[in-house]
Order: sequence, then C-alpha cells, then structure tokens
Amino acid sequence: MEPTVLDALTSPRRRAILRMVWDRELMAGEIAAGFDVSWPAISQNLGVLRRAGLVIERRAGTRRLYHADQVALAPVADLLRVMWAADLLALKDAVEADAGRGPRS
Amino acid sequence: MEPTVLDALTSPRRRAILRMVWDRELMAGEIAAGFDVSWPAISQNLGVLRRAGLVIERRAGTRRLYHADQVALAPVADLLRVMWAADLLALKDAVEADAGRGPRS
DNA sequence: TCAATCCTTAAGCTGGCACTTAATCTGCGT
DNA sequence: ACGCAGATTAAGTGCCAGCTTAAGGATTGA
Repeated sequence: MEPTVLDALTSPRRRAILRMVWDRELMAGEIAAGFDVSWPAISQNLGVLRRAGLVIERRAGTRRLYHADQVALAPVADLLRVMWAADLLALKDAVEADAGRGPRS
Repeated sequence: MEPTVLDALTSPRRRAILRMVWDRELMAGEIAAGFDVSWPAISQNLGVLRRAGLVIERRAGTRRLYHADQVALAPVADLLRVMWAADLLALKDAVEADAGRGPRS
C-alpha cells in the first residue's frame, strides 16, 4: 500500500519536485507555484514522496515545509542524475515535436 | 516515438526479461515460457527493449535470439541492481498481501 | 508450393495513475 | 467565536501502458 522508492521516482513530476527541494526547504505553496497544475496535484505527489521516505515534512504554523532526505536518497543519487538528464531530453523532444506543427525547418 | 532507456526500465516485466538475458542468449519463446502472460505480450516488451537499445536481436532461421547489450547497459547497471532488489521486495509484499486473504497469522 | 513452426504486428480492452474540482482540516489573528 | 490562509483529503474523470485475441510475415523442410 505504501509507495516504494521506485514507485515515487517513476513520475517525472515527482522527480522535478525532488530536485526543487534537493538542497533547500520550501513551502508546499512555493513548490506548487513552480508548476502549472493544481495545488492538490502537487500535494498528492508530495504525499507519495513523503510516504516513500524521500522527503521530510516539517510543520510551521499553518505551513508545511519540505526538503529532500539526503540519507534516504544517497543510494539512488546516481539514478536520479540519469533520470534528470533523460527528463531534459524528453522536454527537448517535446518542444521540437511541438515546433513541428509550425513551419518545417 | 522511440522508447528511451528509462522508458524501458520502468516496467518490472521488462526488467525481469533483461535479467533473463543478462549473460546468455535466449529464444523469444524461451523467454515467453518464463512468464504466465501471452507470447505477444513478451514480444512487445522485447520490442521496447530492442528499440531502446538494451537488447540485441540475432536471427537464426525462424528463431530470434536475444541477449542484453552489456555496453549499453553499463551506465545503468547499478540502477538495475537497485531496481531488482526493489522488485524482490514488491514480490514479497504481494505474497504477504495475498496471504492476508487466508488465515490470519 | 504447401504446410508447419516461430514470432511479430494489428486492433481492441481494461486497470491504474495523475489530474481536476469540491469539501474538509488546522493553526493563527482579531 | 469567527474568519481567513495554507494545505490536505475526497470524489470523479480521462488517458495511457500493458494485456488479450486474431491476423500476418519469415524461414525451413517435404
């Protein structure tokens, strides 16, 4: 029932979130502002990351602050670098495919 | 359109196939016999692995032989070890969840 | 060329996952 | 107590990856 580390990492969105909080602590709202999807969507993804043990939640008043758990992430740090590189390629491909709708080069 | 290395590795089934042909060459039929899904399902997964450049196909008569491309796999070998370990855990959890239907311990 | 074997490709179905909107919760200020 | 801001939880929708069955090559042997 609880999501595994791999479950959490298979989503590009969650990898992007993880990169945002890699070396700093951010409010849920700040994280959500970085994407053009709804707040609840980000909240749900944060929940997956938290239950998988990849991020740590800290409450401060009405706010919830998140940051990557470096210890838990150490074994998959290399994996993440590979995936982030792949994410950039996928983004590049998507942009080019979209440009394909316009004037052909 | 062509599947990426990561696309190929996200599927537990494909990781299992990859492990089968890690250090030996097997016929498509032999691989399919190792799973309780249909032949075409395995063939499709082999196609993904092949287009992603992770396995090499060799034709011998009417047969098609597959084996892992060690060179292409080298950069993600560690990743695979992590994923195979996770696969074992997932299997263990699945078995325990299934046992939960029967008599409680 | 005919049939048989081995395997892939085509077409359609389905479960799961990430998203949406709406409702709810929690802590703070007044 | 009340209202508001910050965020999660609940309920429902749509899409996609992987499966199924059925049809279609490719190669060998008679």
